[in-house]
Amino acid sequence: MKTQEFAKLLHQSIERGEYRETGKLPTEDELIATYGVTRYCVRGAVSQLVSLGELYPVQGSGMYVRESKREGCLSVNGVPGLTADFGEGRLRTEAKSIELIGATGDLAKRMKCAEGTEVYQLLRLRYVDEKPFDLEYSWYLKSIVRYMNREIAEGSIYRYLREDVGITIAFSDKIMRTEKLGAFDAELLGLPEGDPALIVEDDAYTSNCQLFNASKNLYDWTRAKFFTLSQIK
Amino acid sequence: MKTQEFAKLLHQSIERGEYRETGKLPTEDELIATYGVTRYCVRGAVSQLVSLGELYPVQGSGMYVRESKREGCLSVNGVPGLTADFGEGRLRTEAKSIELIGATGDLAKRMKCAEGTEVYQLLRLRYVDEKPFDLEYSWYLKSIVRYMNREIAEGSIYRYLREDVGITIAFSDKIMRTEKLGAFDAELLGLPEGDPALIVEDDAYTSNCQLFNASKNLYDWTRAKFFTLSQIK
DNA sequence: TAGTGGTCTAGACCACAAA
DNA sequence: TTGTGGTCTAGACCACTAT
Repeated sequence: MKTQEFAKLLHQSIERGEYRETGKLPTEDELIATYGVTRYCVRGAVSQLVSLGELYPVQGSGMYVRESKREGCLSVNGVPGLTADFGEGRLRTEAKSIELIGATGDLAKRMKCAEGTEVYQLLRLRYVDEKPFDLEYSWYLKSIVRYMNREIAEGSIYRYLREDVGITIAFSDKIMRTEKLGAFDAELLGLPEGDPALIVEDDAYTSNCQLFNASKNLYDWTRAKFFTLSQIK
Repeated sequence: MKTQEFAKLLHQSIERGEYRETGKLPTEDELIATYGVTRYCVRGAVSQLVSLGELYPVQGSGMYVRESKREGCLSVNGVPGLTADFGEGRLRTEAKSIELIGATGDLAKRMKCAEGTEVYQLLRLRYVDEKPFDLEYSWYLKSIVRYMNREIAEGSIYRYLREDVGITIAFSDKIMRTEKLGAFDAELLGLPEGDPALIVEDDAYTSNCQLFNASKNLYDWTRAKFFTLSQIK
């Protein structure tokens, strides 16, 4: 875990403003000497911070600290869930409904399971600063999630899964698009019917690549924006 | 360049369906032996395909080929520009205006240049299958781009930059959000005023990290959707 | 020409999955 | 227990930047 630790260390140093004067990190060789790590470790850590948009390396010149435009944006990549973006202080979740259903048709197909497989179906309304921010339709495979109730659904489901069930999400596919809000969804979000909704459809996989969670999120278009960095090789 | 070459080779093998029977790649050691490459090379290539969503490695088990839901989606990461997503066959670009202006106020700030710096300002309407798909407001630093005319603007600007000017884009920041279409933009896109627009604001950087291109794209919300994969470490 | 990041080698050992 | 991917070492050499 040296690489992860070192990535964290670098990240914290950057956040503390340690390199603000020069705008660049020490050289690879200096980092190797200072922290007693190997080149492999430095490169792994740096490439993580690069993909988070915190650093950009210029061959022959140095590794520069970036000030990106992430403030106020949700991150498309990285750790999923609003909790990661806002923390629990500004966030409140209302579970509108929790049902255990049998997957059929499109849902079974999307979740890659047999018809009739037990699935928890949730409808949650998430508030940021006490204003509706995101309406989430979501489905969880019971065989993986085991159990679901209001208390869990109104907390951070991913934290529950990680800490109590022992599942970690490894990656997720996302599709982003726009729809017009229907009457029901608009009412819940406190927006006029026909207003835009920023839609994110998310399929989440465990580390052995089993899909365990699908969701459709409708974000308040006046407040939600997403940041992502694309690197070209 | 061994890693890049090997990534390309693997990508093509996957696309040809070479591993369809088992659904998984040969083991690392087999790849090393078969292609005479090193573990370093294999791992580099694999991690590229993983971040494109083509593969997922499971420790202790193997590297599995994924069938993802990218079809019909634009890619958020990877090579920018509609040309990469649709090819030139289905795509047509109409340059509505090309002006050389002096950057002021917000534009100068966004492009991190002095007030009055020369900037090409473009308005382009891009058609896919002869229907308006994307209205693009974009700005290019003249000091980097050198020259711009209708012919270039109606082709692939990035290809012009790469092949004729010798600039390659290294990465770009993107912000995705939604707005309601104003009358002018709606008219050009052939949509009703007040309809949603899927907005992507893009800041593109050269490999020495100079911002050279900013743009605001308004996509036809009925047709555009974006795919991205998020990996959690 | 010196400094710096990028690529690569040839291994060793660890952690997890499947049998 | 064996096979597999993950992490790591300790270097060498290359490509690009800045002077």
